[in-house]
Amino acid sequence: MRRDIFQAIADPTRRAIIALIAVQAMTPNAIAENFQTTRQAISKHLRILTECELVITKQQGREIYYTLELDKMKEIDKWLEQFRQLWETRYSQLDELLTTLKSKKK
Amino acid sequence: MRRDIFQAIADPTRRAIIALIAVQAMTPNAIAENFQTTRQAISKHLRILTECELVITKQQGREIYYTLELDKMKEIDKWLEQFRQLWETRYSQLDELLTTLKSKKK
DNA sequence: AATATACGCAACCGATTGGTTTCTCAAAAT
DNA sequence: ATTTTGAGAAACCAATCGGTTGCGTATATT
Repeated sequence: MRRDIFQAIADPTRRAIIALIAVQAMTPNAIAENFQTTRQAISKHLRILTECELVITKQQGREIYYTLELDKMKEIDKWLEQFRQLWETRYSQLDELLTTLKSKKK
Repeated sequence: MRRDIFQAIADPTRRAIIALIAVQAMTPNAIAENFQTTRQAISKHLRILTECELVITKQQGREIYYTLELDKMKEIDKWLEQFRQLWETRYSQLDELLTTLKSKKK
């Protein structure tokens, strides 16, 4: 079980589920209504999302509400950070280059 | 071939490759030296990364240099945007709550 | 000209994935 | 008390994945 966030968000259905429950907590049946697959398939996706802690559950009677764990989403953001730094410095380098070119023109 | 970025970054080896070539363009052999697998395995990963345009190639003699396409990386950032908005508004709501509590204390 | 190197491609293999169907169980509704 | 409903668990299946080995080819080196 290699359950990590990157593997979890690799599936388009799971990304759609994430987007859905980001707005409000939902039950498996309610989620499944938005897709043309069985509830069991959705249930499996939810298990994967729960296992990597991207989603937390709250039982209420016989219904189980699934909520997005935003803090876990931040881990993706954290990973992106190193590249964001790169593309920002590259842009500033481009800026510098343009500035240099302009000043040379004068 | 469902080659999308999210599927591409799902594999830890591919994420490592991305991090490697983010610094500088590299050949398959040079990349493979950093892992304990065969060059062919790395080559396959590079093909996947190329197919979803996360990486571009530049032939130089018999060597092929692989470079990270930062613009494509931004697409992940773009997807995260919707959730970033959520977690920021939630924090500001928390801030508001704290401010309200403080003013009530007075 | 002959050999070595860098690389992509194809065939193959076991493990994993996403999906279905069937079953069970507990909570609600009748 | 019986039936309906919400949901996880298990068994199964085809497709895909990550890896290996072997091969072909173009560029360098000798």
